[in-house]
Amino acid sequence: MTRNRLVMFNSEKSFLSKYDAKEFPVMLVTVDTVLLTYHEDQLKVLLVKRANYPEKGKWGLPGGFLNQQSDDSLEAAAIRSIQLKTSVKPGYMEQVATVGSEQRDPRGWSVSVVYTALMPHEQSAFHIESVEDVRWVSVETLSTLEIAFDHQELISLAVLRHKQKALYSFVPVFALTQPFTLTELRRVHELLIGKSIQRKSFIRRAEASEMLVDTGKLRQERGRPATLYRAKPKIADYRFVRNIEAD
Amino acid sequence: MTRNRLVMFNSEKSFLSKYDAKEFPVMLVTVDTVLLTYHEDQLKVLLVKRANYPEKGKWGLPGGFLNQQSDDSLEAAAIRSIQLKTSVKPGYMEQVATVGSEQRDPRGWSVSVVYTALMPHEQSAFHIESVEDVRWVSVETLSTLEIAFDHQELISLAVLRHKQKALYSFVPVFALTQPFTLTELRRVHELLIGKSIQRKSFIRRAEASEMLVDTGKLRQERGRPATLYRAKPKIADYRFVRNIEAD
DNA sequence: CTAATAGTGTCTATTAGACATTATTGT
DNA sequence: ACAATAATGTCTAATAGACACTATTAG
Repeated sequence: MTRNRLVMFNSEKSFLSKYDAKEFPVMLVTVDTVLLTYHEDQLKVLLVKRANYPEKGKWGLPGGFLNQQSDDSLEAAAIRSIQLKTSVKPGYMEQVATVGSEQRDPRGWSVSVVYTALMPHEQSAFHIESVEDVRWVSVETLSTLEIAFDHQELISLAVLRHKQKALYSFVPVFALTQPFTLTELRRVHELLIGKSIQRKSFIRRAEASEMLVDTGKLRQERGRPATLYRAKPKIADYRFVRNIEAD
Repeated sequence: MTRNRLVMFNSEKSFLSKYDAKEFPVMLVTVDTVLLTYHEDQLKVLLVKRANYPEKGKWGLPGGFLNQQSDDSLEAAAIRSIQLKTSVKPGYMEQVATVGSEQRDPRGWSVSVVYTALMPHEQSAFHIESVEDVRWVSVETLSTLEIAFDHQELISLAVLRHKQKALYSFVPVFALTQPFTLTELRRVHELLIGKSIQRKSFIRRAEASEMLVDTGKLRQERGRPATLYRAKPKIADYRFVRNIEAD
C-alpha cells in the first residue's frame, strides 16, 4: 500500500523520523455548517453565494477547507467559518454527520464534516444586511434557489436532527433572542416537528425542566402580555424522559 | 490561500480543466469502527494489534486510511475494514462522530471518521480465534490493555451512543445471535445502561413494538424454558416515545 | 363591550416501576 | 418437594393530549 509498510523500524522515534505524510493517500476535507435561526415565524438557514468555481453563483453553506495551520480542531474550523460570515459565535453547535464520496464534488473524492449551529437572528442581522453574498433563507423556500453541491441534503440532515431534539429537549431555544416568551419557543418547536403542540403540555414541560428562568418582565404585542424567560446554560444538556408525540 | 483563487475562469468546465487537487490543503483521513458484540454476559469490542508504527504493539480499532480508489463511500470503507477482520458484514452500522486534531496522531493533523457496528458473536468466532492479532475484549477490562491513539475515547463515545439507543430502541438486538430470548436482549440493554430493567416493563415494550417475532421454539438452560424470538428488519428504525429511566 | 393572546384546571389515556403470583423445567 | 428461571397480574405514579375556562391587555 505504501512504502513505509515494507520497511522495518525498531522504535516509534526512528519511524517518525523517516515518516513523510505525502506518501499516504490524502483527501480534501471541508467543514460546513448549517446555521439556523428563527425569524418572522420561519426557520432560516444562513447561505453564502459562491464567488468562485466550482458551483460559482450558487448558494452554499458557510465553510471551507480544513486548514492544518489555523485550525486546532474540527469544531474550531466550524466556528471560524461562522464568525467570518456573521461576526458572532453561535450559542449552540453540534456535529451532524460526515459525508464523503467521489461524486459530491466535481474536483474528485471529497469529505465534508457537517456541523449545525443555532443563533438568535437579531445578533447577526446588522452584519449580514450589509453584504450581498450572505443571506438568511427560509428552509421552506430553499427549492427556489440553486443550491451548491449536496448542501440541500446536508441542510435536511441538520433540520432532521433539530426536529428530533425538539421532541425531547429545549435545544431549539438557542435559535431565539433572549429573553423570549414561551409562545415563541413553542413556535420554534412546532416549526421543527411540523405539528402544533398543546400550550398546556409545553408549559408543564418548561416547569418540570426547571431550565427556564422567569425574568419578571413581560412583553406585550396583542392580547395579554407574555412572561419573558431566560434559559439556564445547562438547558443544552437537559433531556425529557418522554417525547412529544411526533406525527 | 491557493493559486486557483486568484485566477479568473469563465466557466465551470475551464475551471476544472486547470484544477489540481494537490494545490489544496490535504489531510490524512482514516475510518475506524467500534464493533461491539455480546458474549459471556459481557459487552465486547473488537480490537486489532498494531503490526506497524506508530503505536506498534498496542491494540487499536479496526480501520485504516480512506482509499480514493477502492472506497465508494465512508460507510463502504468501514464495512471493508470490518470484513477484513471478521469475514462478516455487521448487521447494524451507524456513524458516531468525526474527530480531528493536530495531537491525536504523531504523524500530524489527522481526521478519523468513527463508525460503530453490532454483530452476533457466534458469526465471527471461528475466523477470529484462528489469528493472534484480533481479539474480542470486554469493554470493562479495556484499561488492562495498551490502547493506541485516542481509541479508548472513541470506544467510550460509541458505547455511550448505544447506551442512549438502549433507552428508546431495540437496536442492541443486533449484538445477539438470532434467535434469542427476551432475557438475553434485556441483559444487553442492562449492560449498556448500567442498571437493571424490570422484566415486566421490558416484555411490555417488546409487545408494544411489534418488532419481535415469536419463533414458537423454546430454549432451556436452567428453570422454565424461554421463548425464542427473531427481530423484524425494521427493528433498527423503531423508536419508543418514552424512554427507560436512566440512573 | 369584543378580539386577541397568555395562562390554568381538570379529565383521560398511556406506560414505566414495583412487586407479588403463577408457570414450567431439572434434580 | 425445591431451586431456578420465565412469564403474568395488578397497583401506583408520572406525564402528555384534549379542551374548557379564566386572565389581561388594546381598542
